[in-house]
Order: sequence, then structure tokens, then C-alpha cells
Amino acid sequence: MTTQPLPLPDNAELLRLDHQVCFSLNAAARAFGGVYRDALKDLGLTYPQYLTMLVLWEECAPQPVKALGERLRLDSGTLSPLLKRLEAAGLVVRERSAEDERSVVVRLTRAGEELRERALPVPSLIATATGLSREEAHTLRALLEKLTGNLDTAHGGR
Amino acid sequence: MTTQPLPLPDNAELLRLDHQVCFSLNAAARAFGGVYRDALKDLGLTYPQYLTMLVLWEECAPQPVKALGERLRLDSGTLSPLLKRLEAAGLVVRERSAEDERSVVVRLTRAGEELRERALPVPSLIATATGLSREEAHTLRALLEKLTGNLDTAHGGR
DNA sequence: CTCCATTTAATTGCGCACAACTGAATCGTG
DNA sequence: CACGATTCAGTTGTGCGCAATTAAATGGAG
Repeated sequence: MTTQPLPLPDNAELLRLDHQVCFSLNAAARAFGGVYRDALKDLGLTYPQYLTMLVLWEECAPQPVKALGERLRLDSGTLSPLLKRLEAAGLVVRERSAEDERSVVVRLTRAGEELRERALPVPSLIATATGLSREEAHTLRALLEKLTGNLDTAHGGR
Repeated sequence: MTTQPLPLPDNAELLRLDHQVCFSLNAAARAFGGVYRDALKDLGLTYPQYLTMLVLWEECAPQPVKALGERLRLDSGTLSPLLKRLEAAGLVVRERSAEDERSVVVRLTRAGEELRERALPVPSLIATATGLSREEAHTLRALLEKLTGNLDTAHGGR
């Protein structure tokens, strides 16, 4: 047995550790936001708008809002106004699906497709800014995906 | 040399990888938000409010808004209204510093101190929900802090 | 065919994050 | 001491994130 004068190996100690697990993650996410803000300023996109465009650039076919939401982990409460802004910027059009009148499909305009060219240099800018090696990035991503999966089931699937 | 028909080991490929580095981080941060939302509902705190209270619980002495902002990486534009809500909830009081009239110091009320007891079980709830081992959590935290540091310098210190 | 449950977007309301700006207090230099 | 630069908190405006609700379309059971 160890000679320990410490009176709290318990919750009170955790209340400090806690300050670092979740918090460093939050800080990193916001730091990422700052760098992307700089990189995307010229394109006139915000970071979430950029992520949305990424999905659209990947899947050339028009996407229902629902599918976009699943890909981005966002609900219509967030996506509807965001897509409206992209539409106002002339990058996408939204139109009711013919087969299912409930669904709204999002399609890139010519301008939206062309913007892809100007966005090509962005990822390498960001990759440089992270200063992580390929292996570190891979480790990080694996941990984060495990974490997200665990947290999701804890929260109730959703 | 390898027989590769692949025409794009370049930026176009990165545009997909990119979708995973920043994105998994964002997703994890929001997943954390969901779990904390559940855990903090009974305390009447949001996640950022909880982080603020954590700082106040750690440093018993009254904190200037500026110091809180540095600890939390938040500016007055975010903190001012947040602290107003905490004050409205009776957890803190804000008062102009006597020595420096520009500064506003934030002090816990009795209710704010007492809330700490009810918050004690939160960290272990969260730790369980993450499903990460101690080592994984440590690795993750180290990577995130390195990442944040790198991103910050890239963004311009700020 | 009718009716009810489900699916799908949109809307509302609240809070956070950040840039840009305002105004007051302080500090430093001449 | 005076005056200009700096520091500090607050305010405004925009956009994201999410819960809760609404409304329309669809699908299935009777």
C-alpha cells in the first residue's frame, strides 16, 4: 500500500481532469474553425458551408436534404437556412423531388461546380497548418471516430 | 515502379481526405455536446456554462472576465452574455474591480459554490460515456493540444 | 378507399462563437 | 500634467447547432 496523504483520488479530482478531455477537443475544433475561416474567406464560404459543398462535390448526383443531413450529422433545423444561403450565393438550387413531394433535392449549379476548382488548394493548406504527420493524423482520426461512436450510443443513438 | 492507372494522387484526392480529418473532430465535439447536455440538464447548465463554472470552482478567488476568457479561449463577445445568464441564474455576481475600473470580476455566489456538489458525479458519467481507456484519453489529449497549438500559430496567434 | 402513423423539410426559439465596433479607464511618453 | 495608444468589457450582427413544433406527403392497415 502506498503512503498517500492525498485526500481526494475521487470525483473532486476528476472535476479537474475533466477540464482537459472535453475541453482540448472543443479548443481544437474551434482552432480548426479559425484556420478554415482564413482559407475559405476568398471562396465566400463558411466552414459548415464548405463541408456541405464537399459532400456535393463528392456525389455528383443531386442529394436530398435528408441524405446530406446524415452525411454531415446535421438536421433540417441547421441545414435548411444553410442551404438557403448557398442558394442565395448561386452555388446550389433546391427543388422538390418529383417522385416524393416531401423531399427536396439539392443540386449544384454551374457556379457551384466551378467553385470546386478554386477549393482544390484548401486541403493542403489545412494539412500544413495542422502540423501533424500522416500517422498522427490517422491515429487522431481513429480515436475520434471511436469516441464519437461511443458518445453517440451513450446519448441514445440519435 | 507500381502499375497505377490512378490519375489523381493530388489535390482532388486530398479534397476527400480532408473530409475526414477536420470532420471527425467536429463530429466528436458535437457528440460530446449531446452527452453533456444530458448530464447537465438537471443542473440547469449548458456545456459552455459548465466549463465556465469549472474554472470558477477551481480558482476560488474572483476572476476578471479577461482571465476567464484566456482560460476558456473565449472573448467578451461570448462571455458577457454567458455570464449574464449565470448571474440571472444566481450562480455568480459581476462587479467592477476597485483597483481597475475597466475590469469586471466574477465571483461565485453561495448557490454557485453549492452547485459544485451536485456537479461532482458529472465527470465520471462522461468518462464512462467516452468508452476510452486512460491511455487512449491521454494520447488523444496530447494530439489535440499539439494540433491546437499548431493551428493557432498558423491562424496568427490571435 | 379511409384513416392514422410515419417521413420529410421548414420554422421558431435559445444559446454559443466570432468579427467588428463602441466607450470608458489606464498607461506611457513627452 | 496632457494626450495619444492601449486595455478591457460590452454591444451588434451574422451564422451555426439543436430541441420542439408545424405542415404536407406518403404508406400501410383495416
